[in-house]
Amino acid sequence: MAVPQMLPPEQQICFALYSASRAITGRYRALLAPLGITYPQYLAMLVLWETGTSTVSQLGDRLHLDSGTLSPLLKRLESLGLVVRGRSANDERVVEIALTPAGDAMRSHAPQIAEQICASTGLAMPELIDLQSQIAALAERVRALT
Amino acid sequence: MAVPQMLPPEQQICFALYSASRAITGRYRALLAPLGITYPQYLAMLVLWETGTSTVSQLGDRLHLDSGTLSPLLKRLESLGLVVRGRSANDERVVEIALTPAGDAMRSHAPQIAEQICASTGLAMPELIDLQSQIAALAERVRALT
DNA sequence: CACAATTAGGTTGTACACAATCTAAATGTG
DNA sequence: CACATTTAGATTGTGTACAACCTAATTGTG
Repeated sequence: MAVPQMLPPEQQICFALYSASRAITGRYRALLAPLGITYPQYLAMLVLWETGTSTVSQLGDRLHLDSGTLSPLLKRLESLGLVVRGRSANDERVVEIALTPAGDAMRSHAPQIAEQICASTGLAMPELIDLQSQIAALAERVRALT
Repeated sequence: MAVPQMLPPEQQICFALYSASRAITGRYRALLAPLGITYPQYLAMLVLWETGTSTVSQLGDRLHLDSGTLSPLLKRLESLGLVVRGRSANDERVVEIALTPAGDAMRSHAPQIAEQICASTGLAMPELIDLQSQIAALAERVRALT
């Protein structure tokens, strides 16, 4: 039972996603507290650790977030001294985000955080990979509808 | 690949959950707009449609939300005329939430909403049920750690 | 019964999310 | 080149989430 009629929230997949997402974010809260950043901020850092630099809209494409969310978030990362923001020389509309040395240095904490999160799911690697791809595919299908 | 080292967000299960949850909530936004309520408000209504009446903390236990989230949310449902709030006679600390006739009547929209959401996942019932239970179990294990 | 401890909700402050709107800077067309 | 259109970000307003704190009501213990 996970469908039509009227099911209690506990048996609906949307509530499972909503509630699992909040539970994991809570886990990150504890792990990221020493770094002084939040989970969405950490996601932005993950992209920057991979790309070195990124525009606001490239970040938005990766994380599926709009400027209304990213602008203030990136300002906070800037005030923490982890990134710098600057208008592109080619196109004054574009804002480039780049890592500071402090932001780059924070990268070294990532592996242990990922490891702890994986451990807290209680799943072994193969199951984790399988579940990740099923959920990512679902998200992709739902997003495709808009 | 869905784990330690430093993976891009797209390959991490936490980002899949976070992003799938937001995608589905966006879907609900469109479906619930005619009713004038949000997805978290709809979750509270689902519980009330099942139980008829509930205290704030019972609702919190079901949805894993605290009073800091529920108090303003329930006030909005009250100002929409969907529920009424009142202190319990037995224990003045307890606030009972009950459906109004309008709130009860809204129940009839639930089945089609659930059906549309299920359809938008692109999954058939068996897969949906299977995925739901895997994600719910994961959330339970993560919550058990606190 | 007195009183410390607990419990139920509410409030405050911070940080997302996202719709809607705004501004400035490109871009495209005649 | 002039000008309507598009595009990139920022801003505003509403609604979650959640930590931290507050108050009032109840409970447990001596």
